[in-house]
Amino acid sequence: MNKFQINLPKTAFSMKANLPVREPEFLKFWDEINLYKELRNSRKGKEKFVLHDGPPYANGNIHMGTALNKILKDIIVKFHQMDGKDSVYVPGWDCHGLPIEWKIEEQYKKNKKNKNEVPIVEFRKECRTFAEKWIEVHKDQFKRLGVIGDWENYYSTMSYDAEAQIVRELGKFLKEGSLYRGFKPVLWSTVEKTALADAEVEYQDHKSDTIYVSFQVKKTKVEELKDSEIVIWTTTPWTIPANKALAYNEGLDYLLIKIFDDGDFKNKKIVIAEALLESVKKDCKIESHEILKKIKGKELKDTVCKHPFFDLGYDHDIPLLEARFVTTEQGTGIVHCAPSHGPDDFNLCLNNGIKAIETVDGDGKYTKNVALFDGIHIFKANPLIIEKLKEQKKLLANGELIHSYPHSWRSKAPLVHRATPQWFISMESHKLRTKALKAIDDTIFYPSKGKERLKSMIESRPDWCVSRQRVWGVPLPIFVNKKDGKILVDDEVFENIAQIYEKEGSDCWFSDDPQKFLGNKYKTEDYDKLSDIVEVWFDSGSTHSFVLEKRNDLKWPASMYLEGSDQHRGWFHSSLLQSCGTRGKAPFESILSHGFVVDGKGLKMSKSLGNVIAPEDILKKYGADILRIWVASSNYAEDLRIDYSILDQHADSYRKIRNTFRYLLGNLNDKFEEIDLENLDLENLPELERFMLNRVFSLNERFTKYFKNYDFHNLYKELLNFCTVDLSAFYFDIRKDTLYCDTLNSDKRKSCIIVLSILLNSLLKWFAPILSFTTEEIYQLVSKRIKSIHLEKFQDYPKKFKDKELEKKWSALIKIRDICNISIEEKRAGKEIGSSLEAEINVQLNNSYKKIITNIDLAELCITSKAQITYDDKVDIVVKSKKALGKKCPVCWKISREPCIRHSINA
RNA sequence: GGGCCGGUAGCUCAGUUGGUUAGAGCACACCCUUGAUAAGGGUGGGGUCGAAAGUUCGAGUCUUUCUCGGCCCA
Repeated sequence: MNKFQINLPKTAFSMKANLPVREPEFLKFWDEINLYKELRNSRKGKEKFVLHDGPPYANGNIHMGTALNKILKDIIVKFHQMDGKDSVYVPGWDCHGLPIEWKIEEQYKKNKKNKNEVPIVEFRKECRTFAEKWIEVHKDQFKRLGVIGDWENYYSTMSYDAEAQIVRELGKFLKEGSLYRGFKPVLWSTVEKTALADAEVEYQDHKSDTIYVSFQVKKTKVEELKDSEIVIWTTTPWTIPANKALAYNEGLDYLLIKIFDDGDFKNKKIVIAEALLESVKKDCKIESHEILKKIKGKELKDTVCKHPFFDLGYDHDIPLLEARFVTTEQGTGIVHCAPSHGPDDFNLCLNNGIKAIETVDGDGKYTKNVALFDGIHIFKANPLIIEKLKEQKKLLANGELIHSYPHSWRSKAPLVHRATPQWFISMESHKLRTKALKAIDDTIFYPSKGKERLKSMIESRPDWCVSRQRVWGVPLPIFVNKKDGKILVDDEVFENIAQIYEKEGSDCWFSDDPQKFLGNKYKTEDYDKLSDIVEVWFDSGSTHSFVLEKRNDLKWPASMYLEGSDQHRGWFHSSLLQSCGTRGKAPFESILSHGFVVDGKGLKMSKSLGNVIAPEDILKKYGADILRIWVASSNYAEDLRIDYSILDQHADSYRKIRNTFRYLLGNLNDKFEEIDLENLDLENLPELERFMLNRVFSLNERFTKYFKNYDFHNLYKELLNFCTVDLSAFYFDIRKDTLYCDTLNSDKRKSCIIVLSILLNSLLKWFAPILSFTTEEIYQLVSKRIKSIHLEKFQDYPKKFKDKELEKKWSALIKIRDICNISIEEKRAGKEIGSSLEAEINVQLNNSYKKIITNIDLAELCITSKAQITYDDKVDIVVKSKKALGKKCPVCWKISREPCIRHSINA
């Protein structure tokens, strides 16, 4: 046709990503080059960024929440690595605890094996094997997400090292004296005969007996209250024998009323909260009464009552105590307190010098401490108590109530609060609370609202109960002297135990001669060895001690802890307390918390709703990079919505990004050369190229700002918008003419190629932490510089790229271009023209634009064949378009009356 | 039930100390292109800012109540 050759894009980078198939190939590649080791070597001696992994529980397949958590961690770790730091990530697992015990017990049940006949050590070995199995499963699932870490040298809370260090950590609390033994109501299952952790409790509807009980006033400062009765309401009649106090709220108003109805309370005076008068009247069928007096809550101070069973031997004083937790939601506005059977009761009584005692044994039977009812099971006691109350004329009314009540998540049996001997870490004795609050102040929270959340929890939490009557965990290293009941506190013993565990694990605590742990200094026969284990939050709260401190590749404190927002009460919380107790400081410099994964409508994912999406489904359908985009583009400060339509949308964005790369690669013919930005001569570049470099520079500034704030959804949006708005619809579209139709040695084309190279390099690095697989695919195609994109560093852009004047000028030019497009669109809609190259534009501009337009080719900018500019101060910008006249150049498709300047044979 | 957090176009998100007609990208519709082609370009429609009341000359933004959702606790 003619001698002019057109330079069409050519690349091996396919448009179709096929991520589900291709991604595993890169996993293999990273494995082959030992990417993790390379990463470490590449940043030897550099400042460390340590994101300390919160250990997931080694049980069951991962879900969306876990995937979100790991991807977010990986994105952050990769950002810091590319920022030049030695960004180390050591994954870990939480292994001890009840859920695994249950799994093993379930297997026993299936095989008709009795747990009690299996030696503890054997049972524990099975738990260990179970956890090991799931660690391996998790590992593969996490790796598949593109998460890079030290998978070979992961940590676990059941490793011998960990178990040994946990003993040492407990030893510190023992030595300090902040670990003490007390009686305390804990949630207890009389079926499983064990205390339950909060996480092991589920709330279900339960039918309870309700009673209105009167307590006769024994002593009071209010004259009218003498010989009156204070009335309480409770849903646990069986706790009445354990009653030690009554609680009122000084902010409430109370009424003294006289009852005239026939019955046990005829002509008696009772006290209830004013706000609850109507409901009490209704429940107790009070038809005839008189209000004698209104009493301020404050006036109830120093009132003392008699127990309803006073005449039957319950002759202790029942003081009225002020408590904020008393409300007018239900009942009478006075609350019955049994310190052995409720946490609020316990704390209130404790503050007033009333101790909890053991009133109910592990089976649920009253102990000898309970007169009249000794040996009776509490679940059978309600009718007896009610009968006795009637007998004593202390029962106003009784009924039934269906309400939300704690149950064991395994046996589904209702739970009770029961005072049991437990081991506690005091929040006050050694100022743990104060230290922890100070440590929170020294920590940076992302988002900042996390700070208040953690703070308010620490402010109000009770002492930390660290003992559990279970099997699968680290044994509490405690010996109690048989004679004086004193706890054995001796560093040598703790260290001895720790060293034994380091060699053989903690199983031996249950099987071997206690003398082995006591050493030569003490005699077995003088001591009782505890068989409690440490609650698992202490395990995971101690990870900083056996991971961060023990490994040379890490640092203490960690740069960041990152978990779901529920961990304010979990791992953030326990780590903070553990570390403040043993080291006086938090084990983290910053905390990032993310919301929960919910469905497209914002509802919690649940099997019954059928809205559960598993990571595996997404990986199969879309691939990990799409999931990673979902993570990066979502605002983790709130809950994160996901469904297939949302993923489809991100898959579309991915395609846009992928095609942006494809355009770059195609025009570079997969030949990438690193441009020396410092020595790049900007003066010789066309203005459009300089404008684009300016854009790159300012985008990078925003990119850095967003990254430093872990503001990924805005960062991703910027990058995506850059691809669509600045590149695809603007720069790429305009420069197609130059790239395709100019000769290979044209200066303009060469300039464009330089900018394309810079763009490719920039985009690869900007996107690498998010699109870990796709950027590697491209990197392997074009660069042989180093082994992996993830070993690269973010680009520094020279200040000279920044050009405010140019930015201002081209913003105005883009405004003109937009108006040109509207004008062209009119002609297109009128079927006068098709492509913009068929148009000729006539642009009327205010003289004020003269300065910016002089050296600008508006036809090139608007991709038309011709542009004419006139000036008129009566207008701002007015554009008229018409069909361009002349012949279409077969090469560049521009229409002109004259032969094409570039592509006529004579040119 | 209590505490905390949140509700801005179909979707993901912006929206400064209250101040013009509430923005962006995607999706959608229509058109163009067929030399980024299971791509690309252009134009356009779309929001009683969860609801109501209040403060104010003026409220997406401040206050209260309600509602829906999430987390934690009971």
